[in-house]
Amino acid sequence: MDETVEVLKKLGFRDYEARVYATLAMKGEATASEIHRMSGVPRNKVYEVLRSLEDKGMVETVKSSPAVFRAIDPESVLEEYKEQLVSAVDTAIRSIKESEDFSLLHPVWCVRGVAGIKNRAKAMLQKSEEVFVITANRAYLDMILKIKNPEEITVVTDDVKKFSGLNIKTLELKEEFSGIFNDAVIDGVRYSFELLLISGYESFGVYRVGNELLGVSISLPLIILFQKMIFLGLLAK
Amino acid sequence: MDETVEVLKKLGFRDYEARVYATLAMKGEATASEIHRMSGVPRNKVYEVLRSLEDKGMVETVKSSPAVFRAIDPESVLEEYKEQLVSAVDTAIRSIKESEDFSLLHPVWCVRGVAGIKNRAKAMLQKSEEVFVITANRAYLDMILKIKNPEEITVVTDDVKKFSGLNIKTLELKEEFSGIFNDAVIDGVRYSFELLLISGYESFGVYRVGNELLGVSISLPLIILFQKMIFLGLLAK
DNA sequence: TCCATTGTTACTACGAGGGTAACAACAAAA
DNA sequence: TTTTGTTGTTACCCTCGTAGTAACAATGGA
Repeated sequence: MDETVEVLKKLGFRDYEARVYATLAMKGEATASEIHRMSGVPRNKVYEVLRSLEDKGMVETVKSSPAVFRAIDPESVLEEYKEQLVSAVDTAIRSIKESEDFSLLHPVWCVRGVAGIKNRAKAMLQKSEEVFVITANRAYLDMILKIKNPEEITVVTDDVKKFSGLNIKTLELKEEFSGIFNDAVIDGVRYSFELLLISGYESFGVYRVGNELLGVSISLPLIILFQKMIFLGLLAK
Repeated sequence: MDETVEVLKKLGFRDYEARVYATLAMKGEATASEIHRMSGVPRNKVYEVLRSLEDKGMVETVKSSPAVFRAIDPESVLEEYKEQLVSAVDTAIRSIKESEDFSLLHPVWCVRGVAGIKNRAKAMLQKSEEVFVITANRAYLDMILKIKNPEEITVVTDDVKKFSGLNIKTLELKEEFSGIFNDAVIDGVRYSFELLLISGYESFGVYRVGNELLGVSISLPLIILFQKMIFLGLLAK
């Protein structure tokens, strides 16, 4: 019940609407008072909410005394609702694409917060072929593997044992460079290196600054140089 | 542009959010002032909205002077958003089904408004086999044909010529009964018959009362009787 | 130096949604 | 018949999020 309400709210239902509709959909049919008791929505508000749900085509009524209400086939109504949302998204994507007007594209970008970093990384991984992953943290690799095939990945890390059994190319850093994974504290703020993705001309690094995650994307020929550096300098046999 | 904004709002974006995001997605990247000029959102609000979009993982920044903003791959972000909505709907349907507890089912139900009538009719048509359609209006039949096959439909009407060329069984009402399609005015309110669906034990009628559409669903053995009546009395050879 | 732009903060106005109280209409029970 | 409880409706308050406006320090180029 509570879960249903939460999900409905995610779909744009108001609190009262979600509670009334969930109750009605589960019980099949009910009077206003029953809905009030089961959902906790104030009794007088129930009528108001039911009218609104009726306008949206989700509830039908029998005008008796007391009036009885019923959710119109929840499955088909919600499916229809889903279709509308899907087509809305598709319309949005299409109309954005139509009027796209990319001018100069800045080669350096910062992304704040987890959500943005995930999106950014996903977008980069999807359009890239081969990718280098530099990290000391296995968790990041597991996320990457949801998007890319193992054979497209090369992992560079401090200890290859962490990534064994994955059928992935792994390279180990020389000892003198493995310190890049250690925390640094500057002016009381803790900085740590989390992850670096490199593909083609693009790199995307994730760092922890204090309590926040920061993503930095750099698209420059420089990247190729960095790749070479990795091979020439940082790696142990 | 305007269309994009409208669609985004349907997906839960606020007005300012939609306008800023649409602008940014179309232009690729822009400064706050450019966004302000193109979207009409107050310049100082642009910063606020951009931060909110950043938190949602849809915008990235380069901290220069002036700062430049960019929409993170709109297609993949919106696709992801769509997936979330779809899975939310599926969860809702599942958890409603799990806790369904249908008790006595009332045999008479009223549905107000176009949306509800559509949903109701759709639900009925989907679970029915053969169906009788009584109407004088071709438009309703076209909608029904989106859901049901022609061979499952029998149309009863005042003038079979309206429904020619559709490969559907048609029956014509005797002249003395064809008046049921005419408007009636009672106490200044206009009543008219629009559509009647009959299948098995269930009937669903649509009427116009004043300016509103009213749907009435009746699930009673009586319905079979009505069907017989149609055959015995109302029809012309 | 001056002036335009940038980024920030504070504040007002408004409406939607949540929440409470009260009341007439009605129906069943005493 | 009166009483009592329920039903459906109306009116109101409060809060919060969003739209919209004003003002100001910081920045940076001319």
